[in-house]
Amino acid sequence: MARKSYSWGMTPTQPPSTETGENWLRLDRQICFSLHAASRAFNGVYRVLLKDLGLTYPQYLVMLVLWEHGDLPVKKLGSFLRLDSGTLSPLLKRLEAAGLVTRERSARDERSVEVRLTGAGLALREQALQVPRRIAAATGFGLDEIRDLHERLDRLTTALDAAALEETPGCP
Amino acid sequence: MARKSYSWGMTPTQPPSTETGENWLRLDRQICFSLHAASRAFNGVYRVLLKDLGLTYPQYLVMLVLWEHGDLPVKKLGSFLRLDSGTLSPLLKRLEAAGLVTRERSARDERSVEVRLTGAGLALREQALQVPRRIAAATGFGLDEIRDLHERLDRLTTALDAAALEETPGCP
DNA sequence: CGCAATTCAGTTGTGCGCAATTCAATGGCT
DNA sequence: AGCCATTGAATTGCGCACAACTGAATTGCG
Repeated sequence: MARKSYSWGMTPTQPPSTETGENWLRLDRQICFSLHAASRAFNGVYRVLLKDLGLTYPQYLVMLVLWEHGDLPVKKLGSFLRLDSGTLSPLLKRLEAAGLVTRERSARDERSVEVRLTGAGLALREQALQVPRRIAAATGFGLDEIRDLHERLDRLTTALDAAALEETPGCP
Repeated sequence: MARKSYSWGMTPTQPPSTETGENWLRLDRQICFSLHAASRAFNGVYRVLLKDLGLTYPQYLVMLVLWEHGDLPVKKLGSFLRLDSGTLSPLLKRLEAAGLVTRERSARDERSVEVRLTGAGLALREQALQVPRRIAAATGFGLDEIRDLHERLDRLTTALDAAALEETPGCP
């Protein structure tokens, strides 16, 4: 009962559609939306786990890079994370306000700003060490399955980045 | 040359670490970061393709749901997309300003707001029909591979959502 | 050497996502 | 009928992502 609005289910004015049809819109929604939803779900779990560390998820990513590669200029940091200064500048300011990093203009190149871990920033790594295990547990995936998913996602990202470049109106 | 900052690569003060060790932080970064990056890459491609339609990616998702299910109250719309009114209210206002939808309080339940497609909103579907094909092409993935990825992501999302509930400090 | 193009951070503006709050309408319970 | 808990939308506040722009420092080229 209550049969509301069948806006396009099987409109008689259109043939069942060959290729560019209804089912495509459905399929499409599934791919992009799944990824979107999974990303947000991941974010939600991280939000809970990182609350103790006083970090947001993107801040956690920045700390991961710093822990792994040591002090870095903002530019390098951004290239690791695929983020630009518009995102990083305010984020790093907040990390600085939290006492986890310092920002200092490089002496050799005054354009560049060096991001350095403070003692507190380095110490925080100890607490972060148990996060990955809890995340892995939350996914319910095995290690090999995670690895497989990771490989697919990276391939997807590479393909999408390449396509975005080609698709851009003014592209070289 | 220029061997900078090896903050924790193999610090001699720590044993090679058994389980809760360095490699975990690396692995972890790969899972979550891959997903994060893939999501943003997808977003970038959609941004380009949807510019012609005058839609952002989340707005496109809303339109997809409306095209598929017809007019809906905000609440239902949100349950399809896993979004709350805090996100949807301003988004729908923008869609309304663009002339694609109308918002009207329900007569039967004054708390509820019904979102309806306008003629322009319905007409936009014709232009949207070619988006999925171009997206699928951009991924470089085959249909079955897409389907497989979709299944994994949905499973992941379900697991993460469940874990987030359990993990929450005050959980029933 | 000196001027122009490039590089790097930062700022501004827009939009999404989510938590927390507010407010009105509704429904259940006595 | 009257009261209270619940529901639905909206608003506020914060943080992230990205485009566009600013401004300073550096590089390169004639």
